[in-house]
Amino acid sequence: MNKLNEILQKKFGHASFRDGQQEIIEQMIDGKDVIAILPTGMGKSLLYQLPAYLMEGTVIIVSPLLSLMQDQVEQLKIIGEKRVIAINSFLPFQERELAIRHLADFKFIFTSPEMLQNEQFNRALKNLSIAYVVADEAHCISQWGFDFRPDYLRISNWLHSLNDVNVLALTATATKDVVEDIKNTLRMNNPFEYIHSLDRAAIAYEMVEVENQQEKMNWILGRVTSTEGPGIIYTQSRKKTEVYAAMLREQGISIAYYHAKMEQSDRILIQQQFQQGQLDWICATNAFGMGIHKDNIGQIIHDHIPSSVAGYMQEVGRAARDGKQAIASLLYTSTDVEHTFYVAMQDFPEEQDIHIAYQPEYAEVEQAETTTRILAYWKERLNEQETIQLFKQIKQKKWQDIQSFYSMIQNDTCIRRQLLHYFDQTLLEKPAHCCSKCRLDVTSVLRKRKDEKNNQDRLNWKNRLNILLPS
DNA sequence: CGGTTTCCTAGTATTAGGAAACCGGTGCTATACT
Repeated sequence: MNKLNEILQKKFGHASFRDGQQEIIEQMIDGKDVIAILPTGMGKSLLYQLPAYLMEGTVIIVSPLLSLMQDQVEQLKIIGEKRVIAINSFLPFQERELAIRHLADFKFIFTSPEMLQNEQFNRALKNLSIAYVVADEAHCISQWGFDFRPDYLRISNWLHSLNDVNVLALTATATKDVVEDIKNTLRMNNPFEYIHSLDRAAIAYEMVEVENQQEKMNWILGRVTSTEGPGIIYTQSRKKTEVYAAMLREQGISIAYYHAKMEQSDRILIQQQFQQGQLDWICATNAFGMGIHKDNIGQIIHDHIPSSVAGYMQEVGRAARDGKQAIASLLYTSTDVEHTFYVAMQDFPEEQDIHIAYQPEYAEVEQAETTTRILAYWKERLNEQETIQLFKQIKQKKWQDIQSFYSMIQNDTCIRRQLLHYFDQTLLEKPAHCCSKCRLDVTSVLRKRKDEKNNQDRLNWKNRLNILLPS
């Protein structure tokens, strides 16, 4: 038995590798940069965890969310790894100081892109032997770096200051453009690319045009009260998550709402309840979903045009991880495109904001916090005209992203085929239940889903009874 | 930009109709204050 398989079995308790895992790990051990695009639930964490045990030094994992870091720290502790820590604002100040003074004691350090800019932390990192750096959910670099969280772009200089250690980028969805952004920002040198098919054959796509907002509400009411969960309803405003949830709760549905303006502790609680099956439905903004562990999600409902095909893929990709029949439904009206664009643009720096940012008395001007931070980043790198040009381009691209989703649902081509095409992938085999462009029989999809779920429930009960009453 | 809600007015019945106001996603960290 080779070394990799031995560690896989002894340390991680798996009999064999899944698609691509061994290849990727071997490349990393050989000292190559790797970019791996594979669906959630395909064993991404193993890719950065396993090679750590065959290499000298510490692994630094850059992660977008505090909750994700917490979660992954716990996962490692479960398999008996004690040399693991998340260095972020959640860690009490004195503990952080202590940890930074003893970085070499850790095998895995999780942190945020923002924290990488912390001087004290950086000084300590420069004296640390680093095995490799991992960018988890690497599409965030492209999705957030330019106009939301500039520290994602600062990773570039940070890596340079570490003499360009090896990098592993992990994500579930990335278009060619996003891959380019990732490679550039992470200064990847001729990386090994592993790209798994993004198609989930078990998801049927249903696109429904309606007349107005009221119809969306009625549709959701009808669907959720007459079919099986668990499911996620994605909407575009925080208020609406609460309104829908209240409406469905009144009908006896087990549902909670979720959005970014909630207390962090409530968010964690709701996510856990959903994962453990105590809640059937979540009604959420796009704040919900990253890092969720649940393989039996059967329905994803959108009540709007999403702001990009990539974003939509991430959201529907949370369904059918168990391979059982699922359905993704999207409700839209002809005016949704403008609305989505407006929502995407509301904190976006306009020409006037940029102009102001370049004035000497800028310090006294009040701007949205995000705008100030973003412009501070670009001000260090570009002149006024260049920044204005850049943001025109970004705005243009955001408009195109929304448009490409809208044109996808308006033409006659298969949705599944188009979704994959957007990621430069081709559809190999079309499932029986495909999409509304392929004569989708929604009733039989829902029936199949119900049957599969009932079978599963029966099985679960049987297993439980067997444990309680061994024969 | 578009929808929904609130407000105003006319003019007397309590309400119709239209204008105006309001509202709309994503997260980190540092710091001050409870």
